Amino acid sequence: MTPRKPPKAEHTRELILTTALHLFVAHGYFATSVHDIRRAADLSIGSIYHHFSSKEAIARALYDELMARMTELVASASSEHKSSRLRGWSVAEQLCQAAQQEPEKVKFNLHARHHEFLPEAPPICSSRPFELMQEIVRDGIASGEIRPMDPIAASLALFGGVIRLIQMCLDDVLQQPATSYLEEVWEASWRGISS
Amino acid sequence: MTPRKPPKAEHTRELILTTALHLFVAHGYFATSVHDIRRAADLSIGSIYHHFSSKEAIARALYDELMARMTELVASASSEHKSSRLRGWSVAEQLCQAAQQEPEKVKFNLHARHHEFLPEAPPICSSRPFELMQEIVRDGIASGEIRPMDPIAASLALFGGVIRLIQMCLDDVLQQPATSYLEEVWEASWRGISS
DNA sequence: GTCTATAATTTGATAGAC
DNA sequence: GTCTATCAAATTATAGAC
Repeated sequence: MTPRKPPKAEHTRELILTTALHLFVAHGYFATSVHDIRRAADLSIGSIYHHFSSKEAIARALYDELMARMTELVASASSEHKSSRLRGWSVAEQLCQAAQQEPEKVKFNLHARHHEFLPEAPPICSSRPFELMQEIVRDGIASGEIRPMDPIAASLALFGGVIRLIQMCLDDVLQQPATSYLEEVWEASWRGISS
Repeated sequence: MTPRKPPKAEHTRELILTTALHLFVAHGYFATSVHDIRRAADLSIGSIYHHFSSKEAIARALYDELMARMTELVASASSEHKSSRLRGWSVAEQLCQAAQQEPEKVKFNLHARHHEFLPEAPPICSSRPFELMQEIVRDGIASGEIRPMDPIAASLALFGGVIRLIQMCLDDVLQQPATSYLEEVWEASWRGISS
């Protein structure tokens, strides 16, 4: 029976998160003060602290939301197919598209050194999305689709290039959009570990 | 005719750099205050500001020194051989060893978001070491050792897994030391792009 | 829920004795 | 070259009116 929050409040909350994400990604968490967020969002300090108990709480809300989003993206891409090859490709494709369409959100997930400002955050490599990638590779080895080898080594060889591609895309050091390199990187990576 | 600096002063300078590196890597640049460095190095504020004009200058000295070191490492490894395969392997091996033997120095190079505190620093992907890796791949394509493909895609596929391996090693999320995965990752990556 | 005013710390950096 | 004492500015966060 909890009534919906009034739209205004929800809007303010979203505005704070969007603005903070923008500034955190552009200048980093520590170089962004609460007053910077206040100014950019055209709000008051009081309003911000009404919605979030601290600057760290803003970062934590972003972290939780964006990590959940990325986890779901990877999980749903992976579950669309049965073979490891197609599952892996689907994950690579979705991540690459996300990096192009919502670069700031992916940047916050992939680039930020979360543990520097969120002590409880695990290193990104041990987060769910990366566990899922390892699972795909493990299944592929078990089914014989991927040659017998250390699953960690196989996972690095298969997804390492794609992740580097996304990182470079997010750093704006590529001439072409990331998707235009993706197929070639993926094919080479897959060739390297397939039976 | 410039006389050598007295050893005491040189020692203090090194002490500041070593301590700062340790703290920067452990807690990040912004979470480390000059007073933290002072305390950990058992020096005075005055002594630190005698050797460096600002906190940023300490970070810049570290950046310049460590990036030069990494550049030399990659360049010398690359120049030891003629074939792209051996040059690439040598680079991968040296980087991996460095990550295990001097993790803090490599962490500062690879993990830190330099442009957040050193405005003039270029993104890591466009630094010399990464340019050299691309050069190795380009030469390999030209000589026919590597199949004809986009050199950027080839470079990502070849070194992406190794770099991810080093990143994971630095995050302490591997059971085994990095070198024990290296050969398998490298062989798979090379197989993917070799003619 | 949103605002302004302000408190309490911490920060990077300087001055000047020794 | 190293030290202590200190400053000015910025930061996170709170109080209390509306």
